[in-house]
Amino acid sequence: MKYKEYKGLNYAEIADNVLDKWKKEEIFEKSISTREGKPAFTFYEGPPSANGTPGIHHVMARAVKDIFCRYKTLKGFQVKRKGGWDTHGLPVELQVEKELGITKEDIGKKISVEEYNEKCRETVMKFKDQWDDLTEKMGYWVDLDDPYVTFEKEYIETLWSILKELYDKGFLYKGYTIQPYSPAAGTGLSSHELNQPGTYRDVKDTTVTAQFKKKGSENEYFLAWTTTPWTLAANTALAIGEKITYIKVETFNAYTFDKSFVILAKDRLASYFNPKDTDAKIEDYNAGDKVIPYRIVEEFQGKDLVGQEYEQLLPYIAPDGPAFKVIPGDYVSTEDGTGIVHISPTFGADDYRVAKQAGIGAIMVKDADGKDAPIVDKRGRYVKEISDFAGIFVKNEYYADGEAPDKSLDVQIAIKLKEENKAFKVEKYEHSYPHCWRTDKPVLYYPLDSWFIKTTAVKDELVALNKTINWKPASTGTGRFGNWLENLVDWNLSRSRFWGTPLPIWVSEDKTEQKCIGSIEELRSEVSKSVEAGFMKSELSDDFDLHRPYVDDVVLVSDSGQQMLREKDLIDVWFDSGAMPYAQWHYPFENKEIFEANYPADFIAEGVDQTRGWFFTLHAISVMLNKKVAFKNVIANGLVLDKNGNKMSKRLGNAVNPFETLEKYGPDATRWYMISNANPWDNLKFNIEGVAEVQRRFFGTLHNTYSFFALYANLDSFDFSNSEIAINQRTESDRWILSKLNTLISKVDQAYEDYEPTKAARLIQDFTIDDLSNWYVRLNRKRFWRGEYNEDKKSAYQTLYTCLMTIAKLSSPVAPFYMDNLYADLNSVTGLEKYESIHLTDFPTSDSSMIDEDLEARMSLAQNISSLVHSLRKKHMIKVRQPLSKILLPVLNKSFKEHVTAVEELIKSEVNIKNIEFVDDDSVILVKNVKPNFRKLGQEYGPKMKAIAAKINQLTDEDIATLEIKNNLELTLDGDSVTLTLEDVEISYQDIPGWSVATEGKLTVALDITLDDDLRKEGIARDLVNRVQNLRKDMGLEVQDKINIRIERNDDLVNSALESNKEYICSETQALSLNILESVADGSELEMDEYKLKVKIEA
RNA sequence: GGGCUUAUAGCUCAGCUGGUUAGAGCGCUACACUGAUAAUGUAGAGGUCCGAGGUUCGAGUCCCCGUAAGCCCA
Repeated sequence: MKYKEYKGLNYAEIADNVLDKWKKEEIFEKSISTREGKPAFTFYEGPPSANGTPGIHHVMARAVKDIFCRYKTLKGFQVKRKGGWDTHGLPVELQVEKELGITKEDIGKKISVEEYNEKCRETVMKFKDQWDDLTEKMGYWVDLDDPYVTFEKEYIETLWSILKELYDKGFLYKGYTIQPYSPAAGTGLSSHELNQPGTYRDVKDTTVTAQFKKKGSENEYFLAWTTTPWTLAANTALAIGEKITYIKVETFNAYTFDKSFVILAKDRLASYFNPKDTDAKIEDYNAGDKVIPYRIVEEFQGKDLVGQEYEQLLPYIAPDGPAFKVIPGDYVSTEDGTGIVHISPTFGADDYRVAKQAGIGAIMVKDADGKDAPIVDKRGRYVKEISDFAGIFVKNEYYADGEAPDKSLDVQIAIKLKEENKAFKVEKYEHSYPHCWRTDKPVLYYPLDSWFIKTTAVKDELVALNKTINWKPASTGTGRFGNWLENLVDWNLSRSRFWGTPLPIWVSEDKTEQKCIGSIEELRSEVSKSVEAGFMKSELSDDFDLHRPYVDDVVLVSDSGQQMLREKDLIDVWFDSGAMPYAQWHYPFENKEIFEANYPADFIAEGVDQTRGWFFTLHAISVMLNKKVAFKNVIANGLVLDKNGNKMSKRLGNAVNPFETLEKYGPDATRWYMISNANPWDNLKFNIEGVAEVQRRFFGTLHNTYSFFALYANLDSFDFSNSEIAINQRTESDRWILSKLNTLISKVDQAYEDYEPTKAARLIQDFTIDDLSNWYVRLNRKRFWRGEYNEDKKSAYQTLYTCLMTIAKLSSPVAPFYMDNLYADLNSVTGLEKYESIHLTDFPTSDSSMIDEDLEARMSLAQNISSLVHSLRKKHMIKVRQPLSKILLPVLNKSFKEHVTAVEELIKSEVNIKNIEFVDDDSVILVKNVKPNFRKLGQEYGPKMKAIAAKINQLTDEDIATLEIKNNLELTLDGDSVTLTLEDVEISYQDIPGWSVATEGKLTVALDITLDDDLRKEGIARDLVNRVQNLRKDMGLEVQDKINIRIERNDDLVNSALESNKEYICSETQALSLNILESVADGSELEMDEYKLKVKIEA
């Protein structure tokens, strides 16, 4: 049996073959079944929506997921991963609307809800095939055969059971929220409707800076600006920025000329007062003067204003709670207005939020049904309680053509405020304001009924439990997510749409009775009661669809015998996905054991954009139901941008097609690039050239190393059948690479354990390229291709085999196809392992007894010395092929000599020198250089350090000698004396006069560049070997083919070089004979540096 | 407007608890090496470490204020 040798290499083809094998041999299934009975590692799949095509960013997100599931499998866990599909919600509905060319209003009219939802059900799985294809091709292992689907009856039933549990716990309530509302159309507008082009238009409104009189003061006012004066009657608070600086200004009212003190943000002073007026004297002011003087009399921070009270501006209606206080508002700025914001909780979402946080009530009236209502009715008119303006539309645009009054409500209010000394400034102001896209009339922000989940009730638990979650990166957990939890508001669950999970709440006609249904069984029995009561004609059918419109037709009967209708709302789709830990198993109706064994999740990963989406809903539902986290570790990955850092979009044409990339570069290089290039949580600038580079550099090098191994292992029939050679029998370099390898294992293991895949990939890559390929293999080449199949050679094979095998295993989570292939290539010959796939093996364990830090230090020394010698050779244009007699190394310390001696042979062969000589410390020929040890001196002397450092740089050779011998030296500076010890300085050897010297850090190397005839001859011989090897290659000879060499006589030096190195030349070139002849007529002319040789080679 | 992230060579990224000459790979230039060869080595060019201020003997690193880009939310 031979190791497979590759001619060309097609990574995509390898992946295809491996994929076939996985399918045929059911490797994925086995990776789970062979771990039966082992501890579970639970992963939750965040369900994608298949109504769009997958992009390259999905490859990234899923690679991250896949890596840790594969890693944990190798670590002996059983990792079940159920796939899933997110199927409800607005994106699907919008797509269907677009495809059908209809709008929301047409649903139920032009098309029945039934047909519409049927269309949604089809559309949502439109690209499932492409998704499945991508999943397979990129090597993402997830169970696609039995996924959870959020529109399925069982899934919805679990959702209902959860909703009921929340309902029973009192977490579900109906309240209102401020939403964009079109009085003209009589409907709320969704955020996407507001995002349509043309919605925002510039309009000119009458704006008022109102004076809110500070409670208990004579004439002191808070100034607040509004572009919607009609909301002033609903004012219940003033918001300030806690970090903003405010001032109190003494001045006069421009309309009443009354003296007043007004409070506003310091930064806004210039907008309200003309700096030219600053010279005017308050005392000189007369009512009616054009120039109004002002004077700053006090300054304070916003936080000092919090809690101060003021008098109601327009006292038509009493507030329904505490009101008329200064409260903090996180969104208050000094961009415009006064830096004090008027708050009307019924007409602004921010207003509502900050008022609620501060415990401030609203101005409400009772409507016809006796329910709380705002001071503007649903058609946009002031209610009757606003006696002066009852029935007036708040915007002139709401009147029918020609009926609008000359003075809009805003103007009328402005006049009233001016007259009552409540307006500081009234002016027209142009700004952009949203309009209803159907009626073209301005939108109001208006309180509308919604169902809420009272997440604020469990805020403390949400915050506390979040701190137990391991977030990658941590800042997303503490910052983005943590801060947000701190400012949590209740979860608005209602959606007025058609395709989604219906809210299972039925309400009686008089609104006093409610039922929340928690299962199909319960619904069935309630329907039975309803049939009995005569509200329903028939029992619930077995194949009843829980979606609209069917569920809307279900009429129930209340305990007191009233008819009950379902609340029309659907629930937020994020509830669907957030409930997947339970609903994917149809818990609690089925699979109790499976659920319990797989909750909470050990690991989840999604894009950072899911922070307030899936991450939150998972967390919230879990905490509310079980007071537990839903996941213990989470990676929030960043975006995939194009190579210039722009967002990818199909419209701009810069989106990368994942299928083309996988096709061209194969999944392994694609995944490796994505993981190794940047941390998953940083945005990835996807550059296809980077994938090519990874392929060339990492996979190319690894493959070359394998090919090298395979070539010679095949020649020697190495199959690892001999027992493993003891570590102490192996060479220095074998032990070195194995030491490095075991260090690598533990570091990579730790990196995966810490959810740091980038770190893991980079460690593996550096080891493979630098340590294994560029050092170990390069240095040990000859052991593989020269000499008999002895213990040393076996040791080399075994060492390299172990390295390759270990790299394959360590890398397999990231590059699952290629590494499985490599595993098979290696293992099929040796048969050391019984597994069918690398993904069924165990993760390598680091053997700390193999780690020899001393050895690693020695080798590092050898590398540095070699590098310095190379640079010296370069400097003098002496090629490595030309042997040189010796190098000199100044001895740095005791262990230095031992270390170098241990790796002496390596250095000598690497840089082609005959001897290494050491120069002792006290030798006179060394020129010493001394540098301050800043770290030590800084700690010791602090501020004096600079002066001391300057002194040290001026030390003479005698001073250094004194310091070295006595280990102390007195320095005087500014009268003080300081005693230096050897620890305070770093001594290095700068130069050796008469030698060619190179220095790096403390290490210094001197190279003897004199050549004698013997060295020259050897150089010539080596040159010849090189040329002959090239000729052999040109002739297409195999490594083991024998040749005969004839050479035409040349000058004496050359002839004698050939004669004296004949044996060497022959063994290197597999030559049976080397003959120097007077003439070789048919020979080829070989150009050497100083000679030309005529040579003929015969096989 | 708020929260969070990022900013270091032409490009992609390292840079640990502050230590004085800021690194790697790719790319570019030159030279060398070559039984792994679509590799490899050495050297060179290339940096106001986004900007301003502060702390410190010393700041890419710590603090503060900005700028730009991105994401989420208003």
